[in-house]
Amino acid sequence: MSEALKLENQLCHRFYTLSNAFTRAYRPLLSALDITYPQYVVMMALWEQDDVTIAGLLNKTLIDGGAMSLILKKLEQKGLLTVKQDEKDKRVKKVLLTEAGRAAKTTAEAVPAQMLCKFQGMTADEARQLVTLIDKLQGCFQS
Amino acid sequence: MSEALKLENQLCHRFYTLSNAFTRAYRPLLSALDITYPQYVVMMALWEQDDVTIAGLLNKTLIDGGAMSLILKKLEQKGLLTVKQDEKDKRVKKVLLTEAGRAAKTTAEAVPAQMLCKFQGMTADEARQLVTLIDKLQGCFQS
DNA sequence: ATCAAATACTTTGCATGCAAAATAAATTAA
DNA sequence: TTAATTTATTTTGCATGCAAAGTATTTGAT
Repeated sequence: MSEALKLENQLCHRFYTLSNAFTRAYRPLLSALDITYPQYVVMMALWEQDDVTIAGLLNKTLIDGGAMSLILKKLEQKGLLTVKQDEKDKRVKKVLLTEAGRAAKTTAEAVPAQMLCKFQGMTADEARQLVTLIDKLQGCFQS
Repeated sequence: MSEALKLENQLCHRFYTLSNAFTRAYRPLLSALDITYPQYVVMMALWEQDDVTIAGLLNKTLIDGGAMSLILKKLEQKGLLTVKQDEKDKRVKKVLLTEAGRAAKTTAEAVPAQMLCKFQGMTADEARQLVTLIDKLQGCFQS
């Protein structure tokens, strides 16, 4: 049969599989924070830069807009952030970390190291190469 | 701030982002077949090997079991496959392509080439390296 | 100044993904 | 043989992801 349709030849399926594997792998590591992986992504973005617009968060995280609305509500319910309307432009909302949200960062500091433990099979150099190649692939989608 | 929690340093976020990008990119290419990306994955598996158990499909595609139940129902509704109970072991179900399901493969043959068009930015060698590194990473999750 | 077009978000409907519980049937143990 | 366990698949409840429609505001053009 033609090779082009074989599942094992699909780059897409590798990304599909690994993306899901990451989500599953993060779950136990994030249970202490009581957040999901996409929620963790939003928190990482906010720990880097607070007081940003929702559009800014969408740009940085590349999370779906509809999903972001729900995620922000969940994180607000959990008391990790607040959302306030912008004074000048009432269409805009700004997202701010609460004290608990900032404090959660300390707990989160342990997460990356725990995840890295799983990757003993790869050298740091291989990981760098992988990142470089993925970023190149990413570039293909923007153009 | 510490680098470990920066979003741009997360391998997971690259997989998350690219996996979603693939799904979006496939949608227009799959519209002729009127199936979603996960459904396409199941069809690719079946075009390789027909008359397999659901467990076999789960192993090959790594799709979630609960999702697979729904996907198979959808594909059955679309007339692309049928599901029959095994004679010997009534717990087991076998999935079979219909005539339409086999015929759909011809339409699908055009899909991989169309997707590859988007990756002109990468050389074939870079793509091979990427696959090798991803498979190495994949190995980290199994152990 | 007023109406159309653009912006920033939210909501909706559908399709998964995940974990855990539920079913049904076959196998094993006592 | 009967009960406990394992296996194959489905169902359930929750959390996104995607596309498209809907809202509220603001900006722009006439």
